[in-house]
Amino acid sequence: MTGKGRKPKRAAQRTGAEADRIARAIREEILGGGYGAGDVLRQERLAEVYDASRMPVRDALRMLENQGLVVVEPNRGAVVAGLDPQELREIYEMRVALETLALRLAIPELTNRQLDEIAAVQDRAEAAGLAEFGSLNRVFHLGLYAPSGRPRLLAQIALLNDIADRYLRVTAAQLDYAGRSHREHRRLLDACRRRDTDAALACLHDHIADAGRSLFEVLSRRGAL
Amino acid sequence: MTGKGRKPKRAAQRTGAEADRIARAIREEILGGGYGAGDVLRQERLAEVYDASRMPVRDALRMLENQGLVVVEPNRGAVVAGLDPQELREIYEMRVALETLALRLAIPELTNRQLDEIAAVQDRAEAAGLAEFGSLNRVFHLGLYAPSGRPRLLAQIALLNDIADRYLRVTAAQLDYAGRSHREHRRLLDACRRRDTDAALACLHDHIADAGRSLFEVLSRRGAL
DNA sequence: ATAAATTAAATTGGATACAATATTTGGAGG
DNA sequence: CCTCCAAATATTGTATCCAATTTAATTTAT
Repeated sequence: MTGKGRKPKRAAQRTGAEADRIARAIREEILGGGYGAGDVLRQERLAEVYDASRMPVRDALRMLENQGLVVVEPNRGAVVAGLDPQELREIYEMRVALETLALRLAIPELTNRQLDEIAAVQDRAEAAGLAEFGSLNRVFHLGLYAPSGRPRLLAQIALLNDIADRYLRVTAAQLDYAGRSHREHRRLLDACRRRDTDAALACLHDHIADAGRSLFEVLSRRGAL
Repeated sequence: MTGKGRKPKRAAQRTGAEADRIARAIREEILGGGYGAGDVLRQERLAEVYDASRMPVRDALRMLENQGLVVVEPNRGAVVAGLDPQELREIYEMRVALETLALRLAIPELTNRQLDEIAAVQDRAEAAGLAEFGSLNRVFHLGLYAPSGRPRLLAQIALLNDIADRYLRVTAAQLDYAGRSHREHRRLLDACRRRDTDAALACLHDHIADAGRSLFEVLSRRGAL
């Protein structure tokens, strides 16, 4: 008898969240730079690192694939998705199209109370450091669009924002960008308060498109990856 | 003794394609009406029906979830997504935004040769029956946008088209719609040939938005589900 | 000596059995 | 009739094994 020595793994296993937990952890590693673009993610290793079996690991990888963070090739495994300037441009083009749509639908539903809450978020964003810039920026934008009552549209926008945030982090271009972004957010809020849809849409369009262009240039100069 | 009688399953098992095969099969069932909205899809049963184990079934369900055909709730399993008029409206709003973007980017790159090929697809669409309407319609639209060179945008548009097609099938409203759709496709092609971007975008906008409105009305009258 | 072919190792894909947990269901009792 | 508890049902996770494919290493042939 070989015995095999099966270890009992973890004691408590809160079911229904394993894949989610693993996906979240890997996701943080990728966004934080722990896993770099092109790194291969091996199922066995991930299972060991995150103290789980291969099944939830595979679920997690499939989730991350759908978020565009990893690419799973049949019989070849999962690799961290590369950062391609072309894709970045595409992301920002789609953001312009979808976020202006969301804002257009949201403005008629926006209450002054909601605008005050979003303004408060913007206050915090301007006071906070760069570490929180990404997440507060996300809250600002999604808060503006939420009254549109379009869950699928909002989910897609959130996804694109997350991907864009990854590009933002690697370029570390937030420094030069934060000041202008804050000014544009203020102008956007003003237009929304006046219920000036055209001005708000134009402002949002330029806000996203300009950011995309700046990032595209930085990333193109720096070479891919 | 119980013996268990393990059956040898299938002989050939071309790995890496099981999940895809199962997802495709379930997908056809859902689109064809075999599985109705709200039906619960049990892993064990699916594994038995499609002669596979739970692992590829789970992968398949995850794929279908990302295509919006099923909803996977933690610890509750997967259910076929319902058909909600609100969601349909959202789908068409997103289609307008993304497809006009794609066409705008594609028109400068469109060659006459490509336009001829797309016109040939339209010829076949008008000659073919309603059974092929959905797929040829899809080829027409995606063919127009392909020269944009935006893979992620095209993938998203393809996804939205597939979902829209599901709504089209259940309403069976293609009959009244086919004639007008063909006329609008012709007008759209003419505008593209003239390289009249504004006219083409306006035409495409109305083409999609009107179709969405018609479908929305039919589906709203007929009640949800 | 180098290129092609073959073999070997590593890794994913899939199957099966078992354990643990969450949800649902059907009574028993108030 | 409602509430609470327990059994049944189903999902989720673990462990292990096998098959198939890819990647490398080694051998063979030119």
